[in-house]
Amino acid sequence: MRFSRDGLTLKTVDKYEKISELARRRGFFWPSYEIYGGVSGFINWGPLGSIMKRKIEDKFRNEFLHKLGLYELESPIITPERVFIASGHVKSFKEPMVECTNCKKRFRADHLLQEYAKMSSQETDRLQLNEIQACIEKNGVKCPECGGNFGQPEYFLTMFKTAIGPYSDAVGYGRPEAAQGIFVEFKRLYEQTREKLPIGFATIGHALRNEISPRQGPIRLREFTIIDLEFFIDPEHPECPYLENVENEVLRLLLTKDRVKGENQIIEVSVKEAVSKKYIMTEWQAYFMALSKRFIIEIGVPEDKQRFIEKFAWERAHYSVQGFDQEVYLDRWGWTEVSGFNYRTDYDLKGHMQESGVDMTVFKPYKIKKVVKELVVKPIHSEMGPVFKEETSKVIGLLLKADPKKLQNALKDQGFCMLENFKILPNYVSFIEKKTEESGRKFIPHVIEPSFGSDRLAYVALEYAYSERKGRTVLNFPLDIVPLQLAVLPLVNKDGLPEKAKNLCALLAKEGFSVEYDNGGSIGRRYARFDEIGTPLCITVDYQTIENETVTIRDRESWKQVRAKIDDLPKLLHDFFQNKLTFSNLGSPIKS
RNA sequence: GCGGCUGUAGUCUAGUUUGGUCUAGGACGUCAGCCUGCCACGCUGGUGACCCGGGUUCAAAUCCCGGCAGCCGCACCA
Repeated sequence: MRFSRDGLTLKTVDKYEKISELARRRGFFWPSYEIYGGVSGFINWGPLGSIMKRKIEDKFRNEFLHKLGLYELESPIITPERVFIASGHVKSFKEPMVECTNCKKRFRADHLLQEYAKMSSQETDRLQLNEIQACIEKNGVKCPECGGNFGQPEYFLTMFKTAIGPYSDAVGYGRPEAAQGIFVEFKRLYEQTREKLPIGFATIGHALRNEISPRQGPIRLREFTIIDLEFFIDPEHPECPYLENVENEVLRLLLTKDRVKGENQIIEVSVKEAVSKKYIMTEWQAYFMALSKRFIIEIGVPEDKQRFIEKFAWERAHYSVQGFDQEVYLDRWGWTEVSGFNYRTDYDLKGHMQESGVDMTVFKPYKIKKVVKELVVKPIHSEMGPVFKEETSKVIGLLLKADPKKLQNALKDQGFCMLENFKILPNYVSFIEKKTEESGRKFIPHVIEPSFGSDRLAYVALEYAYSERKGRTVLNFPLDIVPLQLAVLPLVNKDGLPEKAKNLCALLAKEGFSVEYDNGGSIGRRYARFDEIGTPLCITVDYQTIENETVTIRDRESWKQVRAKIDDLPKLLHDFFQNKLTFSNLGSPIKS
């Protein structure tokens, strides 16, 4: 707590404030373009932050791509308009807004019509701006705040628009999600990866959303790193063979059936149960949610600070038929979305198929060729000709279009059948069982999409690593996301200790560790500095090093020290960072 | 976008009410050096700021207007 400038209000210094101060000072993240006054919604990830963020992204690559044999695609940010016409974004990624001419409050026009004119969202979605205005006037919708009249409705498009090349009619947009890059290239990717299903492709890259009012630091940005994983399945075989690996993992769910009753009761169910009770529609979606829970635990968030919230239809994106947001509890903002899991069905591939005319179906051969028995109508021309004369060919056309089964039944049951005005008698037709062979089937794969906000993950990792001890800040990052692994410090700046330490530093760098040498200030000050950026181990070269080639290793978490031989360091440290050894196994304890 | 509050070195802040030794003070940090045999010790020195642009005035950190940014509320958030 501290007093604000006016001296009257007590201002709480929350974790976000402490973290942003640290992040700016030490180089994790800070607002962009500050020397020109700053622009909200844009941040930089600095020397330490960019490493940490990249390590989180690498962790995603390990957990979701390498272990499952999935692939990555890097695609452009600037996207031609037709892609977002096909994907529905040009139509849906904007909101009609109206402003009250009296009190200046702004509202979503479609929400007003749904509430006060009792229109459905399907109806309001189809309306043009002038039709919206007409509907508002016809239904006498007034400002719910002050009863005032509304001005002209206007669209706010949340995609950044640009012109591609010098011709302004070549409209392009900054992508608001990376997913479309994958859908557009699906056919080629599918072939390149040898036509397997299920298969998944991920893109880790920047996305742009022109947010109306982004005011939450790294949590809501106009330009941010998105991690989109598009996982393609055969809708007729939606089962996930790995489900048993996670079936006992407990998920904390907040379901729409409870939310609709106004209850915020989180239910804890195993993955197995969530699937069998149909809380989660598809097995793969449940599987990814379980993986993601573990992933978020491993970047430092305990499971009771996580939950999955099922989204209502009106909260979901236009392409989603079931969606869960994974939320993490943050000190300032409460439950905050870090990832989303959407069942996108064949919505996107179908859209691109229609817009581009390119076939996006996949062909799956049957194990055994399928013999399809089909009942076929064979008109008997010689019987029909004399009866229908010049209309014979028309009647034959009708017969071929009719359902053979129904026709056969009708003829059998009532002895005749009417097709338009023509009376068909049993002797006009014969029925045969035709056998055709099908070697496989064509279909559009369905998509399960886990999607993460990389910037949010990095912020979340910072917040959960943050701790204070004896008035100092310590970032207790998990070992695999630390920006700096090791520091090598001479105990004092004389008697050859700095030289010895520099050599050791070079040796460890050669071994592949990220390591820094520091001789500034007292040893205690240096330990504090490295605690503050989350460096797990400090290696100190002291007088005993000169005597017997041993060094002390000091632990960020416990502030304890052990002593180990320099020769053993590479192996010990590799094992430590791979979580094969704990700190106390690194050497013999030093009493302090 | 709207309304309220706010904007001084990397951070926290003094100064703003009442314009004038403010050449903007301090603390922490940081850098150089000394010191230092293990947890932000001490000493010397350096570094570094009035958010941006206009206006009023002999004179603006201070008063006025606009912009930008931050916080809170409303709205928005696929």
